[in-house]
Amino acid sequence: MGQPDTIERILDAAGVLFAERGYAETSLRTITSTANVNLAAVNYHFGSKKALIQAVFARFLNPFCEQLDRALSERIEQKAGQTLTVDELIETLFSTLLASTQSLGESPNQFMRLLGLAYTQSQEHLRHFIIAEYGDYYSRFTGLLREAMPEVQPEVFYWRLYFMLGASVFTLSSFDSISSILKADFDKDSTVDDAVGLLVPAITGMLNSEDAK
Amino acid sequence: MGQPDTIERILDAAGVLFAERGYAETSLRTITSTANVNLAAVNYHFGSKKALIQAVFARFLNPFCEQLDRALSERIEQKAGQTLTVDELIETLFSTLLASTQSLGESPNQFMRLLGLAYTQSQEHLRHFIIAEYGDYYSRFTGLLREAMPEVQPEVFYWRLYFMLGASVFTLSSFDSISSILKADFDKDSTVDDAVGLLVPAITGMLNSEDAK
DNA sequence: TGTACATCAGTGAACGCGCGTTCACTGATGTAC
DNA sequence: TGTACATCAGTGAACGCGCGTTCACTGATGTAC
Repeated sequence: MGQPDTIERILDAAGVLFAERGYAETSLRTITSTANVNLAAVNYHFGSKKALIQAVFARFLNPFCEQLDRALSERIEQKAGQTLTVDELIETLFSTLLASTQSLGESPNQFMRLLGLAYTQSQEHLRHFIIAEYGDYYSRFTGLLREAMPEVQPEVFYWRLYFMLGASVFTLSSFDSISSILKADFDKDSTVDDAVGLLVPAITGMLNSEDAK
Repeated sequence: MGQPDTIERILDAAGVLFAERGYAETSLRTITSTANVNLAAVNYHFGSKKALIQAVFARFLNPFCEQLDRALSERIEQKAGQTLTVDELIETLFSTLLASTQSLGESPNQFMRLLGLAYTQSQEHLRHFIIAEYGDYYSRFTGLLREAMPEVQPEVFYWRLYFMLGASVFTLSSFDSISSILKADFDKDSTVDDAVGLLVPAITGMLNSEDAK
């Protein structure tokens, strides 16, 4: 191929196609023909399909985690000593998500779909890769969130973390379907920013809700 | 095969295996050898793999939807005229989920995994099947929930429905992983009932949370 | 400046494999007359 | 009661197909002497 950047073109095509159909359901033939690249190029540059999946992930997660880390540090510096509130943490998390995907020229729902698929499809290698590479960033955020809500019981806190993760990943990864239903029922056009704008207060409300019984 | 109920044995094996690995990742050969049944039996009894997937779903969703319908009617009768509250509706939904899966001898997380996979894997036929067969039950529940929170803006209501769906499906379908993390970190054993017990107030809190800005 | 060699991106064709589905067939049971 | 036929659950083997991966190869560029 005469065009530049075979590797980038493969990653672009793979990101879109994996998010659309899932990892197992997307063949290397589909990826390479979309990218206008030879079939053997994936194995040449990445080594295997699994390694390609991880590379697609790294391209999203690296900038996101770094930006989140910086944003958290800045916020902490601003408050000089005081711990961050739940609202501030959730706000920071989602505005970083929007900003980092925007700066990549991608949509947050593509990123969220990939993340959701990593959990639901049987991609053990991918979950291990994510935990190994990005576990520290995850721990930092959840540690700060824990400090912001120390009155909550440990197990309650843990489960609510997953309720939050589920609500975010599921809704943003299904953004296209949900927004087209909204369009049909109310003739309302909605952007990912709108959805995130509704998600942030809902999650904060969920995290802070009274533990019944 | 001499053993009775080839059809039931296929459905049992398929339910477990689909929930474990996903639809595309589970081959008919794996299903039929687990069920101790001839490979051709699936196509003989169900017609195709797609039809088998739908049959697995119907076996869960039919009793669940019927029980939910009855439970809602009973509650309404008890209150004679008064509309049901958000708490009551969410309570009814999840206690029906626990009861209906228990009476099938299955766990709610298997059911939730199947449901989650229906959304995340590219199973258009399955989503169409679910909407066509169970759309009325879904509409009844969401209609009652809407009546219980009329002060909330229509789009806000719609998005929060999906936040609820996401939190439930994601957490319950990942129940095994989450509870094993809890076991490792806090040496706490937890049951699905515990998780649902924490989910109900969290969702109620989320639905009722103030809409910031 | 010229030549020999190494490196490396990229290629075309083929590899074996597991997949869902099909098909001709068997054997037991039920039904009609 | 006996015979002919229909029905139906189940089977074993094969079908074509698309998959990820491999391999020998090309051709351009860089490097050493």
